Formats: sequence, structure tokens, C-alpha cells
Amino acid sequence: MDARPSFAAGRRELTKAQNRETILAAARVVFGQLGFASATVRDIIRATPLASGTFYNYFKSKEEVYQALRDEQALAVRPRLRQARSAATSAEGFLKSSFRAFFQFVAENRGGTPAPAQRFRLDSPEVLAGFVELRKDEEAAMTRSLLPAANPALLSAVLIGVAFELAEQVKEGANPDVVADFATALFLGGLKALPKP
Amino acid sequence: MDARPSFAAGRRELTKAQNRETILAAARVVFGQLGFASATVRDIIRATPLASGTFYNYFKSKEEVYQALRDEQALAVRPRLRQARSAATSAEGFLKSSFRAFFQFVAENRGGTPAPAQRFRLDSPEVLAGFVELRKDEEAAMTRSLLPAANPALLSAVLIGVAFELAEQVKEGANPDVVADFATALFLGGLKALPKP
Amino acid sequence: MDARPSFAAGRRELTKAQNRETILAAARVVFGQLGFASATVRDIIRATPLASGTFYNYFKSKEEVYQALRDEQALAVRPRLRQARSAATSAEGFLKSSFRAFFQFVAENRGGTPAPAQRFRLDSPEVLAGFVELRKDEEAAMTRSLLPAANPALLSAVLIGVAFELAEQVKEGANPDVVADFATALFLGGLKALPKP
Amino acid sequence: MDARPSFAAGRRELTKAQNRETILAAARVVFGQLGFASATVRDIIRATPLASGTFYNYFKSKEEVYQALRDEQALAVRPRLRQARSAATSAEGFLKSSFRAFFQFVAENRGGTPAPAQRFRLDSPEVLAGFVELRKDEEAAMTRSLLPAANPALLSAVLIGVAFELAEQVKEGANPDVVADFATALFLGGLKALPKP
DNA sequence: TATGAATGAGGCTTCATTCAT
DNA sequence: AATGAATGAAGCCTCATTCAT
Repeated sequence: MDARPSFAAGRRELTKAQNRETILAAARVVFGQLGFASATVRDIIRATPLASGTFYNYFKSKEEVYQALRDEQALAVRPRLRQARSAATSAEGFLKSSFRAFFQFVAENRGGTPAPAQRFRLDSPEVLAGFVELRKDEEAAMTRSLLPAANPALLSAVLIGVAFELAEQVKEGANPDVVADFATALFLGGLKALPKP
Repeated sequence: MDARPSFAAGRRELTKAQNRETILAAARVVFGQLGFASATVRDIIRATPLASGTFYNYFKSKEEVYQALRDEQALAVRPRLRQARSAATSAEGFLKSSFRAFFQFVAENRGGTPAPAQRFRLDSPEVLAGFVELRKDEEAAMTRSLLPAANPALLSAVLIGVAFELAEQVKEGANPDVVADFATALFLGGLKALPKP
Repeated sequence: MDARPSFAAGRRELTKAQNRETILAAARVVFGQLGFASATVRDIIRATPLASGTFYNYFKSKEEVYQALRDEQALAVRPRLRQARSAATSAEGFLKSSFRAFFQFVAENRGGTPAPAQRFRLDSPEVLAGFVELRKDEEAAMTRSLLPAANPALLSAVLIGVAFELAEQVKEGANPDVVADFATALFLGGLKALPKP
Repeated sequence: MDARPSFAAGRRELTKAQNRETILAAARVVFGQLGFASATVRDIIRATPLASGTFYNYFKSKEEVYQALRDEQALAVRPRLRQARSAATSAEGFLKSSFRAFFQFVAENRGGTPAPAQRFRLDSPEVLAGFVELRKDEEAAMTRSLLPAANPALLSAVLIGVAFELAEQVKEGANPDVVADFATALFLGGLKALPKP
């Protein structure tokens, strides 16, 4: 009946992708306004022209949209971090370019996630994968002596803690480069002093 | 004919205090297992031998128990931090005694809060009051030159981020003194290198 | 130990009667404000310095206080109606004195019962007993030819309907004597025209 | 492939209307048996094959169903009253046709509302609108001298009181036409005797 | 695939009432 | 008799999810 099924399919694909995006966009807004905890699937659907049943064609649950949202962010930030680090030739360069990339990303996405009651922690597997990447680069950097050797678990924890806590400052309006330089200085000085593991 | 009404009252008071404790203990467990977000008042009651209505004789809502729990922790940790700092005569002493007191406290309370999905952030007004206290001491320490002058907002954020993120490591079994020494070294080295505000 | 137990008992009696009155007074206010439907026993107790358990020493339930309240009113209004009628020597006198007595009573008790959503119908057994009395007097009056013979069930219904509906007007501020005269005229003219049963 | 979406829609509409009717019917029975005050949404749902949540797809609360029920009755009775009055050429005709229409309506709907504890007063805005209509017609009738001039507020109150109180008699089995004639005679005789306002 | 009504489990809370003191 | 905390049934309502169309 249809001579161009593939085109039709293409159109459908497009609609599907659009619906998925519609839901994700709504979820971003809703999570931002209500926090993950008190946001409901209904809230997300209501922020959408779609019907409630349609949600379940794309996501199994609220958790899954949340995941997808975090993955999306991680996917966006990882290449920027990777690229930033790849150019580093010194400990300072390594840290500063990483922090700058990260806080600039946070600054660019400020509006989206007002992060009310419950902070929007980027600790999904996808995001953590980003940090694993960081860890590998750290270790490589240690090997290359860009960074001093140090207890990797604690170092990672500390980097994450500093990064996310300062991210809140950036979300509230702090200048991302100033913040990045602060973090860089802290770690640059601090790492030298760390006890060897 | 009776003559000891105060004893009767005493017993009742005792029961009341016990019930309150029972609910708080259950809440600690439940929040630990499910996170604040998905825990429900019913979950808390179910973890208790009490009746559902009894909960509302003590707390108006889930939020209120949570508050009480955080306040309780803050109330316990603050005097220890204060005491630790009061004895400090050097930057190193100041930091090390603070971190040790904090991570030891975390280690002692390890069991209670498995903290899965949603981390159990100690960011109630009471706890924050504890940090305000810290800030004042920091500033006093800066004045006394125990600590170098630095952007206080960022410094606070960074201390909090490091403290809570490393607290997770301690909860998962890391030695609190090792962690405290790590943090101390990091900041001792890092603070020197920080840009002046 | 006590040389005058009877006096002590007397004091207790007094307290008991006072408590009963306290509860009734609170109930009057609460029913007036919330209506019987949405008023709760708790509301009544809260409007009282007494403890919740004490309520049950005096009344078995909300219904019972309500009853008591209505009985109280009926008890107060019946002798006045009786007396008013006893003096009547004509149909007009019979009706007018009855209506005046009733609406004056309503006017005197205006404040107490704002009667919101659900009207405060005086249809308890006690009050109805008052109307049975009225009916007997009506029949006696018919026999004495003060009133024309008419279908007694319908006549009663109509008297009650008119009385309570006009009582609302009085509660809202209408002059009780004007209202009584209106009702008297209506029935005086109307009764003559009624079909014989 | 399909071609009759409108039919599908039609069926759904039908089911929706049916469910609404199911709930209204159940509410009629339940309010009749328990009175508005003590009836609960649960009671209504239980008198239905529907699920609890379904109730809330149709009505926001018990109050809303009650409203709908009263409006339904008012909507049904008003045109009949209007039509009855429009044909009147005399005071007697005006009153008799109105009362007959009203009590016949009550008689037809007898079964539905056993009205125990709390009478099912038809005093919703919709019903009152019906009486406002009556009032306008009364005034017009006074102007046309079908009815004597009289205090309109009291006259209305009295008409309503008589109508609803006699309605109870009709619900309990009295012949609606006999009752209507009784009321007509009462007012026909009574109105002449009323004091001018 | 999209729709949106139906479902019923389950959340929160209040209530009347009991009962130890 | 008075107290007031404890009780648990029961109210109201929202939610995630299913499923007929």
C-alpha cells in the first residue's frame, strides 16, 4: 500500500525520537522544580502533550528517565573532560583544564536544574564511568609524574567531593574559572603534601 | 492516699521518651535502607511495635523525624569538633584534630546509615550551624595566622565536600585516622597555595 | 480523715455538673461553627480545658451531646409554649401566643447557633414531644372550635415547616414579633379555607 | 484499516457516561440511607462495581457528587414548575399548579431518597435558582394581582418551609394531589389575611 | 503506537475510643 | 473521676501501571 515504507519508517522514527526528547525535556524541568524525590511520573506527563500510557513506551519508570537524564549529561561532559586532559603537559595544566571544562559545563547548564531539596547528584553509572576515565588518566598522569602518587580511592573521593560541592557554588552564580583556579591551586599544593599510599 | 504522682508522671515521661527513641531508631534504619526519598511513614511505623497513630503523637511528618535525626547527630558531633579545635596551636593541629574528631564520629556511627540511593546529607540547620561555628573558628585561625587567608565561601564548600565525601569512605570501612591525615595533608599543602581572595 | 464527707460529695457533684456544662457549652459553639456533620468529638474537647477521656465520662458519643443540646432547648421552650397556649381564648390568641413564644425563644438564642452548612433542626424526640403537645392542644382547640378541623398530619407538618423556616429568618435578624404575626395571619386565614379531612 | 474512530470514541463516551451515572445512582442510595453527613466516599464506591480511584476521575469529593445530585433534581423540576405557572390565570391556579407539579415530582422520585438522619434538602444554588424564579413569578403575580402583596422574604421562607416539609409527607406515602390542594387552600386563604409589608 | 480511563495498592492522617496511671 | 498517650480502623486521595480502543 505504501511505496516508500522506509521513508514512512523514517518519519515514525523521528516522531519516536521527538517523543523521547519531549519526555526528557519535561523530566528535566520537573526534576529541577520538584527534586527527584517528590516528582512523579504524572508530573512529567502533565508537562507534556502526551498521554500517560505513552510514557511507558519510552521509559519503564521515573528512575529510568532520571538515569537517561544523567547519562545524557555525562555523555555531554565526558568528551570535554577527555579533550581538556589530553592536552595537558603538567600537573597544573592537567588539573586546571579538567576543572575549567567541568565548571564551564556546569555554568552552561545552570538554569536547567535548580536543585532544590535533593541535590541532583551526577552519580549514575554513566557519570561514574566518566570518573573512572578520570582515574585512569590520573594514574597515567602519576606514572608520567604529572601527579604525585597518592591513595587513589581517597584522591578520587576528594576530587569528586570538591568538584560537586563547588559545582553548587557555580550553580548559584560563582564564576566557573575562578572556582576552577581555586580547586586547581588547592590540589596542586595539596597533592605534593599527601602521604604516599 | 497516693502521694507519688511525680513517680507516675516519671514513668509516663519515660515511656514517652522511649517511644520517641523507638521511632527515631526505626527511622534511622529505614532511611538508611531506603533513602529519605522512598522511605514512607508507614515503613517507619512498620519497623516499630507501635501503632500508626502513635507516630503522629511524636512527629508531624516524615520530614520532622528526619530533621530530628539530623539534629541529633549535629548535637552529638558539634561539641566534639569544638573541643578538638580549641586545643589547636598550629594550622596542622587545627585541621588534624578537627578531621579526626569528625571521622571518628562517623566511624562510630557507621552501622546506622547504610546510605544507599540518596546519601544521608547532614545539611540540616543544626548541622550547618556546626559549620558556621567552624567558619568562625577558621576566621579566628586565619587572624591568628594558623590558616592562610582564602575565599571563605569556596573554602567552606571545599571543606564540606571533602569531609562528607570522605565520610562515605569511612562508612565503607576506611580507617578514620588515615582518612583524617589524608585530608589534613591535602589542605595543609593546598591552603598555602590558594590564591588570596 | 474527712469529717464532712457529704459536703465533699456535694462539691464533687458540683464539679460534675460543671464539667457537663462545660462540654455542652463547647459543643454548642463547635456545632454552631462547624455544623454537626463536620464537628468532631476532638473539636469539642479542644474547646474545653478537659482531657479527651473525660468526655466519655459524660457522653457516649457526639450524637449524645447533640441530643442533650436539643433536649436542653426543647426543655426550655416547652413550658413557654405551654403557658402561652393555656391563656388562649380564641384561634388568633392560640396561634399568636404560640408563635410569639417560639420566635422570641429563637431570638434569645440567636447567637449560639450560627447554623452553617447543616441547619440545626430541632427534631429530637424531646422537641417532637413538644410538638405532640402542640398537637394535643390543637385537637383540643379544634374541639373547642378555636381551630377549624383539618387533616392533623398535614397541619402539623405545615406548622413545623413554617415555624422552623421562619426561625431561620429570625436567626438572621428578623423581628420575632413581626414574624410571629405574619405566621399567625397566614394560618388564621389559611385554616378557615382548609378542606375538611 | 480502521475508519471508524468516531465509533470507538462513541463507545468510550458511553462508558464514561455510564460510570458517572453508576456513581450518581450509588450516591443517591447511600445519601438516602446514611445522610450526607455520615456517608463517605468509600461507602459510595463500595455501592459500585468500580475501583476507588475511579471515583476521582468523575468527582473531586463527596460534596461534588452531592452537588451534582441536587443539580440533577433541580434541573428536572424547574421546567415543570415553570410550565405549571405559565398557564395560571388566577391565584388559585398559580398556586395549585405549582404545588401539584412539585409534589408530583417528589412522588415520582420517592424511592430514591429514604432521607433518614439528615433530610435531603434541595438547597443547592441550582435549586435556589428555581426558587428565585418562583419569587420572580410571585412578584409578577402580585403585580397582576393574582397574589396579594406581602413581605417577600417571609413569604418565600414560608413557601419553602411548607413545600419541603410536606414533601416529607409525600415521600412517606401521602397523596401528592391531596397535599397540593391542602397547601393551596392554606395559602389561598392565608395570603389574603397577610399584613401588607 | 498513542490514548486516557480504570485499577487498586498504598500513602498520609484523623478519629473515636480505651486504659494505665 | 481525670488524664492524656496509645490504638488501629477507617477516611481521603494519589500514584504507577495496565489495557481496551
